[in-house]
Amino acid sequence: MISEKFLMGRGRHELSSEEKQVLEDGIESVRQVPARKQIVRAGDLIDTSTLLLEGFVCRYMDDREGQRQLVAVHVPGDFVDLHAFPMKRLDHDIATLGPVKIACFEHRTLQSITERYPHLTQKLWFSTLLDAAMHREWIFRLGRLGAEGRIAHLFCELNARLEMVGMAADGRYMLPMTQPDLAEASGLTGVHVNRVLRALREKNLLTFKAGEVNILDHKALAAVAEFEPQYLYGYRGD
Amino acid sequence: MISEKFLMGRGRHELSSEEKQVLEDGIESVRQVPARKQIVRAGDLIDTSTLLLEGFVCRYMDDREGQRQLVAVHVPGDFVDLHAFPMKRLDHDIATLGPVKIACFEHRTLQSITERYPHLTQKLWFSTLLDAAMHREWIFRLGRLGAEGRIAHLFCELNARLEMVGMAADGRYMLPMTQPDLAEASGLTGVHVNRVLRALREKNLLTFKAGEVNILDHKALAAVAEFEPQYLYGYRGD
DNA sequence: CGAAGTATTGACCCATTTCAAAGCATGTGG
DNA sequence: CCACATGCTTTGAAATGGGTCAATACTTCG
Repeated sequence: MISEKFLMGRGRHELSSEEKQVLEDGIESVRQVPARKQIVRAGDLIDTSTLLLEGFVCRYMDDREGQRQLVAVHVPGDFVDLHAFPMKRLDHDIATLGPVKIACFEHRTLQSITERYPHLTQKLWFSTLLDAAMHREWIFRLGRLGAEGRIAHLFCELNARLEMVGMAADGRYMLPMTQPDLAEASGLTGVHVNRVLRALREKNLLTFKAGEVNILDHKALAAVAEFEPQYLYGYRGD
Repeated sequence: MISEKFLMGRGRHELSSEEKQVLEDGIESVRQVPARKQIVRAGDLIDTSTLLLEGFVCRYMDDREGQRQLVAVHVPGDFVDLHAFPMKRLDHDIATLGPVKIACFEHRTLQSITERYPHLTQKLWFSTLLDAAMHREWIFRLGRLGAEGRIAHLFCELNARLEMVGMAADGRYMLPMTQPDLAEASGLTGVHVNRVLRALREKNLLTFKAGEVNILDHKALAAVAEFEPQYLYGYRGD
């Protein structure tokens, strides 16, 4: 089954096997996309939403000088732009980080699902609300934390989410992001991210090398990050 | 009709008169709440969602030292915590800014609405997605703009949203927020907000005095803010 | 091997914070 | 109606976190 991870990182609401089947049948196509490719452009009319099967994608907005601000990072199981279904066009771009495999759903398929399965609809709605909750946490992260906290928080969040889909264990996971990427996700410069990573390394909290994250002291890292995972609804880690 | 502003700031989807009636009938009670009162506490189980009829409320999260970060400001017509319906508990607090009038909807009422009116459900879903779009814009605001841009952006956004519900005209509107409140919404200190407001005043872009905002040069202000209102879906101002 | 992206480091600069103090409203209880 | 408390606004001076600029290494890959 293609959809083993469907919404798996999406907390409280497990899908019933009927619901999984409905979604599985709704897949219009499965595609591979190489790394660093734009998938959706802000403002375009869209009639398809994509579920991420393998790999990582990000959503971002550009400032006037073309500098990116990431607004979300997605992991396998996430319905990346389900919100395009009610919204029809997006206010941001979407691009792959590493190479990915995605499943495409046409909006008319989703339309008929929402008309026939209100219970599943509510789970889909919930999934988009979880994205909003993560957005809020990012607002907090950028508004109230210093550079170390911001980076630490990002790594804590990804650790939690990847654990939920079985892609992280013991604080170790692969993440195809560069230091400038981390900067774009954290409202910092690449140079400063480098210094922050060194500081975290020297405190024996975490290493990040060649796309591999290794959290050495989760408790201390979470303290620096003021990380409290309730906002992920359903994550059961410490 | 109590609900004249229902989702009015919520863009593209005008409600049909039948839908307005369904919502109107769903109101369980209407309450007045004084200024600076907490309405919802993070983590509590909720069985009611509130629609804002008059006044302003904010949503926020506390950091470890109890400092607030606002994650949203709501204006009349907004369904403040509709997301509590699918989510059941919230990851943030909600409080009034000035005195407000709110309408309460029990979740079992909303449940039956979603089962009977898929089309209306989609509009409600859309409304929560608009909040997410505003969250994303705030992430951008905090991550990529300096202090002047952040404050300018906030005033531009509120101007646009209040215009949509007929509460702003010619760049003038009332806003029951203090300078420390603006700081909490912008990831700044109160002291610095004061200096930024002076700078904006001295550039003849905007005045803010005694809760009254007066945008003097909207175009220049929007430039400072890098404000592009597409993310509000349906705002037709410049 | 060379090219291009990525990581690292140093020195200097500036935006914003922090700390401190004073001035203004506003409201409350005596 | 005054006295005092409380919270908001304003300003100054000093400290600092993070940015900018610039140069050098390290990878990876064609």
